[in-house]
Amino acid sequence: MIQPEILCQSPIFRGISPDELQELFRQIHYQVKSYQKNDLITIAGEVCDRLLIIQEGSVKAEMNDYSGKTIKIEDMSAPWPLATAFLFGKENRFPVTVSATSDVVMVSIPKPEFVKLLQLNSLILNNYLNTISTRAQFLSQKLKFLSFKTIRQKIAHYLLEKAGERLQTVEVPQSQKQLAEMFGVTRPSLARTLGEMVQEGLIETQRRAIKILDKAKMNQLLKG
Amino acid sequence: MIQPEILCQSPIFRGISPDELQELFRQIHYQVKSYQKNDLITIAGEVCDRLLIIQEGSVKAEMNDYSGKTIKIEDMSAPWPLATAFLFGKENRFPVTVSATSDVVMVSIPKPEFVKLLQLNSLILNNYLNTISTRAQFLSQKLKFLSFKTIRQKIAHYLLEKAGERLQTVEVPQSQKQLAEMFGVTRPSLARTLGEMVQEGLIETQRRAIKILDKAKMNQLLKG
DNA sequence: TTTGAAATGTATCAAATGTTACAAACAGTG
DNA sequence: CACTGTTTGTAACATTTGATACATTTCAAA
Repeated sequence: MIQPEILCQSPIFRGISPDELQELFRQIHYQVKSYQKNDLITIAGEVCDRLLIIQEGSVKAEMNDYSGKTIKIEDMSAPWPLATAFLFGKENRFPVTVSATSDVVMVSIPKPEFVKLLQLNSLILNNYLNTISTRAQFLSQKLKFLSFKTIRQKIAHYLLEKAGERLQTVEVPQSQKQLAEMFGVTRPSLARTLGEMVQEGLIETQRRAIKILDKAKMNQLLKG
Repeated sequence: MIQPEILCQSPIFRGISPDELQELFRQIHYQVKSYQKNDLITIAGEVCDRLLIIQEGSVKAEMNDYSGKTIKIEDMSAPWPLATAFLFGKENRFPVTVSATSDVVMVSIPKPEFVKLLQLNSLILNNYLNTISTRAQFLSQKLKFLSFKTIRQKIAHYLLEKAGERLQTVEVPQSQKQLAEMFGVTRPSLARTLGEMVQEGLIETQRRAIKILDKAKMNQLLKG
């Protein structure tokens, strides 16, 4: 049995009232499945032809590398939808193996039924489009970030992005260690490069605050 | 005036007959705008509240860096849709400035009208969902690829991906130069690393064919 | 076959970054 | 205050890659 009060908090059904959701679900076919802890929910490579939403409990996603070993990717819990980017698109297979990390109840909506749902209710349609679009935007941003090769460029991009048009002083909310991880570099390398940039008069650092002294030169770095 | 024969070749209207498309467009509001060469079509930062489809001619997308200089991003021509990932999602602004590189006719469909279209016709809905999902998958793949740091890892990942479970010999359809570009490294560096891997007995190369000799060690490389 | 352009293999050197290690500065706690 | 763990600055050295140059091979057109 579905629980509309929970499902309507899912990003896909956000804004729908529980009653309305109940009514919508009456118009489509779907399944509610229970899993016990450690049960497999999807297997990597399996065709993804239905939308899965966690109604209760939590799951983990793991990926198999080429030798068959598993690497943990992500944890998710109710009321989150699974693999929204793989229901449509060219590659219709789950990229990950999902298994229950607690007792779990999943709502499973076959793709054609979900399409029906999208056409019945424009809010759901908008929500779903927003979900995958936001994901695409997020990935695009991340990709742009990785496209900067040198550490200097990454720092410059990060600071200019944060600073925007106006401010010159940027509050860095992360430790150097976290920042380095985000940049995909080691902590000492980041510190060294920051140090060099200070010496060259590009920036000033004070603990968590970084002041941009020469915006023009910083921009220059990103051209390369 | 829209030209259904052209528009139905757009990824969004693929599979729709020209007549059907004509009929669908009768049910919504839209605009057809003409631009002359070098006219601005969208400006980076502008709110993206309508779907734009090139009906005639070609455009270029440019991005402003922080200092205001422009960098060319992409060329597109009829019948391609613009910025499909930015019509929905959190960030509803064009990331790029688009200008005409020839005389151009654009079809402009306001977002609410496009949503109507999606609800009227499930093929269009599927097409659009496929478009953005495929894009998300593409970005995701690319990101995964970039997550491998060393050239050895990139080669290993590429080869194991291509080889799958079965084959040991991989046909490389690209030249070293193209491959290097795809990996984001220089051509001599790629050749050097390939050479090293041959010497270590990991692979054998014969022109465009690469034979994987030691899958276990290749996998090892990806663990890091 | 000859020829020339493109693709490939290889070498050398410089630059960027990783690795490791350690010291100094800071923040919280008893 | 003294103590302790975390964050930050810095150094020495190793590794990886980029840049550049040039020789060799391949392949297709004349």
